Amino acid sequence: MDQALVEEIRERLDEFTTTERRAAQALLANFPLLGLQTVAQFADAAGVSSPTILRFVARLGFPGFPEFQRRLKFELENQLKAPLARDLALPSGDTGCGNAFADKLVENLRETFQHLPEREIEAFVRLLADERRTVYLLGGRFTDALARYMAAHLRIVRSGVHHMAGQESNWLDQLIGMGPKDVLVVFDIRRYQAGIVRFAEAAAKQGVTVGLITDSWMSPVARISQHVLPVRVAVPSPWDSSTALMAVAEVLIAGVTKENWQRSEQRMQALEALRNGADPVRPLESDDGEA
Amino acid sequence: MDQALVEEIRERLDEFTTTERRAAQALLANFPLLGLQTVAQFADAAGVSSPTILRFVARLGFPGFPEFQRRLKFELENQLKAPLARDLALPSGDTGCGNAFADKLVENLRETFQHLPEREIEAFVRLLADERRTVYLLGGRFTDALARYMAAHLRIVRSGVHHMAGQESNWLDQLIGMGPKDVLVVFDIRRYQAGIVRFAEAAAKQGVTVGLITDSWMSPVARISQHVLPVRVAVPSPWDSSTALMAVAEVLIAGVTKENWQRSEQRMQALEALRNGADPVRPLESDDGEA
DNA sequence: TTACGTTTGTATTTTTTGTTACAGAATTGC
DNA sequence: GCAATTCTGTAACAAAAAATACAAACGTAA
Repeated sequence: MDQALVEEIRERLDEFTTTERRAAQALLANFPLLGLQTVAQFADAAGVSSPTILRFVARLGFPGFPEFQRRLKFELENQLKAPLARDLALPSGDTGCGNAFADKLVENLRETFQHLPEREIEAFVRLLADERRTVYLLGGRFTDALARYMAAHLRIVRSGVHHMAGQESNWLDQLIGMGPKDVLVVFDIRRYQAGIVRFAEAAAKQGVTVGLITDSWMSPVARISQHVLPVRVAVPSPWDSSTALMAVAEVLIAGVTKENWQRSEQRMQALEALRNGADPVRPLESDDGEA
Repeated sequence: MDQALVEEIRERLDEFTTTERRAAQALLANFPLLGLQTVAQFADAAGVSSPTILRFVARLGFPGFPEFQRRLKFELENQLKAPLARDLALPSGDTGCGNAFADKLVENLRETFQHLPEREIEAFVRLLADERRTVYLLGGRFTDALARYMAAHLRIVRSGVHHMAGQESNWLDQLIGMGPKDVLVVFDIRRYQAGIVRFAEAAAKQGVTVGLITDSWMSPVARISQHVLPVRVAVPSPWDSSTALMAVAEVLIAGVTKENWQRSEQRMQALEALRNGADPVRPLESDDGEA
């Protein structure tokens, strides 16, 4: 038994009669769940009659519909691999969640969005969605991960996205090419890093539009930024929290994706195709390399 | 409708009667496929009678078994759909980066912590705080940024922290040295990456303790993990959200920092001194290279 | 156009499945 | 230790789903 009913169906598509093919395509469009419904529901969704479904299944070589479903479940099982939770014996215990830290995170998030000027977000999104501009992303010691994360997403929905990684000296190489048409997105929270500030100022001097995501105390980069999104970062811990930063980054990503959904969808599909065609495993763009 | 029947069942485990609990455990052990079989098969697999299954389902609040199955299928559907296929039903009109999205982020965060077994977090923290163990962090296409972020912090408060970056083939070099004394922290959300799963399994085979941070549908890595922290990731966007993942990562970081505050403080001071003495600007550990 | 084979849907039958009633077993409280 | 309550499985019942028979529709070739 080879593991791929989908493929078999797709391959044998022209063996079927006209209506049977309708059934097949409906199934492929919603695989495998449509096949796990009842015959009647399947038939209804495909716009054919029940017997057609049965004949379709029979032609695939199954003695009956239940056998067909058994096969679907079998394949699903392999795909999902049951999550064996060995600790479910643990009775729920105290609901806890009284975790002060967690509470603070939630509050930060709420506060952040409450005070975030919607207009600023929209403008920021439009800026990032404009494909005529090249986008550069820069983060600090800890926020570098966020710049990286945002770059990974933006790169999917648009071209011309660069994450500035590694040593400060390497950034300078990119600075040369930057101009008024470009955008620099900076993540910078306390303690503000001198190198970041320096770089942002240099970029601004070249006419680059700067967008800043920072904490409520505002990185000095704000002085030369066209767009500033202040975010709550304080938590009961020696560290500052990046959770709200991540949230804001995701709002921006979602915004850009939607701002030009046509383009986003096309690119996503193309990438998906590439991924499937080329190496199903894990290309993991090694990121930085785009220098 | 909150997206997590599994969680609800796990939480309400002690509301059930003895045999009903047997049914629940069987279902959790083989979720969600066992629930898609017939009542009789379900009952048989759980070693109870059919009516017990029906009573179990009824206690969960479903009017009948078919309705229960419909819910399972619904959740499965969301889990299986590629980002593109997921409905974009952004509440009409507004920017798409507006409040619906933000609200969902806040809700996700709250829900995540509500369902996170405090005990699991504590155990996870103790594991990570144990300096005799070497800690390896691994993430997927987007979650790599989180692994990186967590590594950057952990590295400050303890030694022996490795972030597995770049190509999958490079990870294997590290696999050689890993053993029962070590910990592998995996970030993996849908769509789960085959490479990650493979690596985690290989590590587990060598006796490595695996801790997993995943979405509520559970990466297959869960099967071989000692600690699993499920997190809410669904948002009204073609992407999944990493905000709650970031939050959980920060809870862990804060926990480890506090677990051995003496050591953490010392190391932080020492690092500060180094930073000031050597290069006040920005060393930005180029991360990966620590091998 | 007509005749024949194929394809398709309606209506019916048969089988399976979910559901419920009830009585025996286990547990709890007094 | 006994009674009341709760829990659990057997068995009968009702609902549904799958399978089938058959006739109408369609297409094709003479």
